[in-house]
Formats: sequence, structure tokens, C-alpha cells
Amino acid sequence: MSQSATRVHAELRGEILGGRCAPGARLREEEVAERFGVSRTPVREALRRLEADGLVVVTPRRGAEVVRWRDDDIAELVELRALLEGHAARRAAIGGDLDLVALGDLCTRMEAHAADVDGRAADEITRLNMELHRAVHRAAGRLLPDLLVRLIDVPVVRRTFHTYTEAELRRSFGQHRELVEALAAGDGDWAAAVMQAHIRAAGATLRSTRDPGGR
Amino acid sequence: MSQSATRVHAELRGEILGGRCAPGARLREEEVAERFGVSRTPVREALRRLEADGLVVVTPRRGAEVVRWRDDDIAELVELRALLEGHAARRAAIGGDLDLVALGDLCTRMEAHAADVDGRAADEITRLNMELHRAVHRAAGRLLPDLLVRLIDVPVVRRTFHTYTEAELRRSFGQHRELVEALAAGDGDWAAAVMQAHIRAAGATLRSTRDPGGR
DNA sequence: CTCCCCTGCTCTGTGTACAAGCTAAGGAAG
DNA sequence: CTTCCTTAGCTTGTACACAGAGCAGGGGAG
Repeated sequence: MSQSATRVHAELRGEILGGRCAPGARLREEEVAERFGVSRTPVREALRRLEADGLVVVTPRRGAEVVRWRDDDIAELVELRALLEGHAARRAAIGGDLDLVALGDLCTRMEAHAADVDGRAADEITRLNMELHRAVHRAAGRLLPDLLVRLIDVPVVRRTFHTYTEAELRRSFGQHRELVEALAAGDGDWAAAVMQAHIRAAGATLRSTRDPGGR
Repeated sequence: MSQSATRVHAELRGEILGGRCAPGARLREEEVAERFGVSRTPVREALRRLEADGLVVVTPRRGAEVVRWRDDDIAELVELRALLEGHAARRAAIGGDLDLVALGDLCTRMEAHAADVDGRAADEITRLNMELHRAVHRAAGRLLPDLLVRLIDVPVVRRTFHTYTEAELRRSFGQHRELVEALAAGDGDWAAAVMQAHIRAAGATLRSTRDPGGR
């Protein structure tokens, strides 16, 4: 949209996803405006877009505050991702036009970081992973990507790859390879199944990380 | 959020959904502002919210214009609704707490309008129908309703019940009754199947209306 | 001592003014 | 006659100012 508003939106988004903004923290317009060196107008627009992304909740006369995620929400989120991304994989395998070579390249680049998960590699893996998923979404339709925006980059996702064990990481990469293979074969059911497993496995890892003792 | 912005948003939303705004029509901020007797500020916010709803597309230096729906989009939309609403019905049947009496009451009130579809009844049926679906969505989770906002009240939906034959209308109402029965029985698969059929039947009616000769 | 009311402050909601960018139309040159 | 450049108009993007609604803190009364 605008220059400043877009920039503020992206910055705040990064801060929230990166955990640098505590859940429940209030985002006062003037404070944010001063911090970014702009007026309140673009800040207001940025906050509204964050609300549309589901990252903040804005109450009529109280302003915006960073959304709090409950455990129930996380579970529902994994469920919906599995459903929608599975559907996306099926559609992409059947009809979507996607660059299989580029997808394979993404896999290769992710696997190159398999050794050093502890360093900055996790961020890069997160980025590449998101790029791969997005490519599948785009191939699946026009409306689907916009729907998934509210689900894919939720706060917790940001930290996911940091907490992966090497075994989990290899499984994840293996599923990526299998997904590409299923897409290449044009097998919708296969692609959907792999994607569902992929998402649910990530969900399980996430759950064990946040709640080590089980439920 | 605000008073004026909320009002303008609701009004414009109604105009777009009601077909009083032609697809592709540009919505200039000052023009809208003058029409509603407010300044550009709340209008801007209303337009951004419409963008979040997927009802307008706003291009950086060109402003907002009413979204154009292609036939492909409609098909994808029905697909996604069937997927997500089916999921919602399953979740609602299994765990969600919903007022079954109230749902039955909604069915009764809809059926009362079965005779005169031609009059103002169609609008009332649309409203009641939406209320019933929303109740199921709410019972299914916290994130789901927000996702479905972008899908449920798309322009074409508005005109749906006007074009229903009496037979189609009866089938639709019958499916509502069956859905409530499945929900009462706590049978997730049953509820999901009925809902899927319900959505896809509506999609078929929609398709035959827009494209009488078939594909 | 406690509870209620009042007052002051803070923050959002809205109005308005200015600046920047895009589009299109008109004129001049090849 | 065609094409490119320039310029003018329109529309959005941003900054700033004011008004109104909550909320908190303090003071007074019971």
C-alpha cells in the first residue's frame, strides 16, 4: 500500500513473530510512531493490517495489543493447517503448474543447513521452508494463499526449527523430498497425505517442546 | 473499531454483497467520504477492512476497486467452503457446545418462508441460514470463524436463495434438519458429510444459474 | 475507615492540509 | 502522420491538530 505503513507493518510483524514483542503487550500508536519516526497515520494502517493478519487484537477505545495464544489455539491451528495445506498439496499435484526444479532446489538448500541447526541456519531454514510451502499454495489456487496467511507464520512457528532435533529435521526434509516426488507424479492423494503427516509431525514436535510432560 | 469507520465499512460491505456496486468499480476515497458525510480518514480504514475481507483490491497508488470474481474463483470458493465447513460440522458434533434447540428453531423459521421465495423472504432466509452456519462455526473453534468470513458472504451468495427452485429449497432445509440431527447424535462423520453435501449442492445450483448451458 | 464521586490525564477517533506519484492529454519534433 | 516528451490534473499517502471517551487517582462524605 503505502511506503511507511508497509514498512511499519513488516517491522512490527517481524518483532511479533520473533517473540521480541511479549504477548499481551499494548502497542500505543504514538509510541510506535515515534519509534519508527513516522506519524500516527501510517501506524494506524499498519496496526489494522496486523489485526487482519490475526497478530494483534484491537479493542474500540483501548488500542491494539499483541494476541495471546492459548494451547487450544495452537492445536486448532495445527488441525486447520493440516486440512488446508493437505488440500493445497492435492490441488497442486493434480492441476497446479509449479516449478518442480525450483522446489527440488529449495530442498537441496535446506538440507545443506542440516548440520548446523544451532547457528543462524534455523532462520534460513525457516525462510526456505516457508518459500516451499508458499509455492505449493500458489499452485493450488488464488484464494487459498490469503487464507493461509493467518495460519502459517504464527509466533510459535518462528521458533520451530530452533527446537528441532537433528532426527526431526531429517524427517522434515525427507517429507519435503517425498512431497516433491508426489507432486511430480501428479498423485493428489499421496501429496495430501505427505503434507498432512508433515504438518502433524511439526505439531507434535511443537507440543512436546512447549509441554514436555505431555498433556 | 470506530463509529464512522465501522458504519462506512458495514454500508459498503452491504452494497458490494448486494450487487449495488459493480465488480471492478473504483471506490475513490473522497467520493465515498462525501457520500457518507465523513472525512477520508474513516473511509480509508473502512476500505482496508474491506480489503481484509477480500471484497476489494487496493493497489498502492491507485486506490480500491471492487473485486472481480472469475468462474474459477467461484469453484475454488465452493471447494474451500465444503472443506472448512465440513470440518467445522465435525468438530461441532464431537466437542463443540451448541444450543440445539436454537438451531432447530432457526430451521423452523426458515421453513416458514418456504412457500413465498419470490418476495422479501429470500433475504430473511439468507440471514437465518447464515446465522445457523455461523453457530456451527463458533462451536467448532476460535480461529475457524475468522477464516470463513472471507468465504461465506461472497457476492454470489447474496443472490443464492433468490434463484432457488422450491425443490432445491426443500432439499436445503432438509439438509439443515439432518445436520442438526447429526450434531445432536454427536456423529462427526455424519455431520461433516451432510455439510459437504449441503455446500456442494448449493455450488451446483449456483453454477447452473450462472451458466445455464453447463460447462 | 471505606466507598463514591469528581477531576484530570491519556489515548484513540476524526478532520484537515500538504506533498508526492501516477495518468493522461496536448504539443512539438522527426 | 506518428511518436515522444512535457505538463497539468487528479488521487492517494502522510503529517498534524482537535475532540471525545475511558481510566486512574485523589478528595470528600457517610
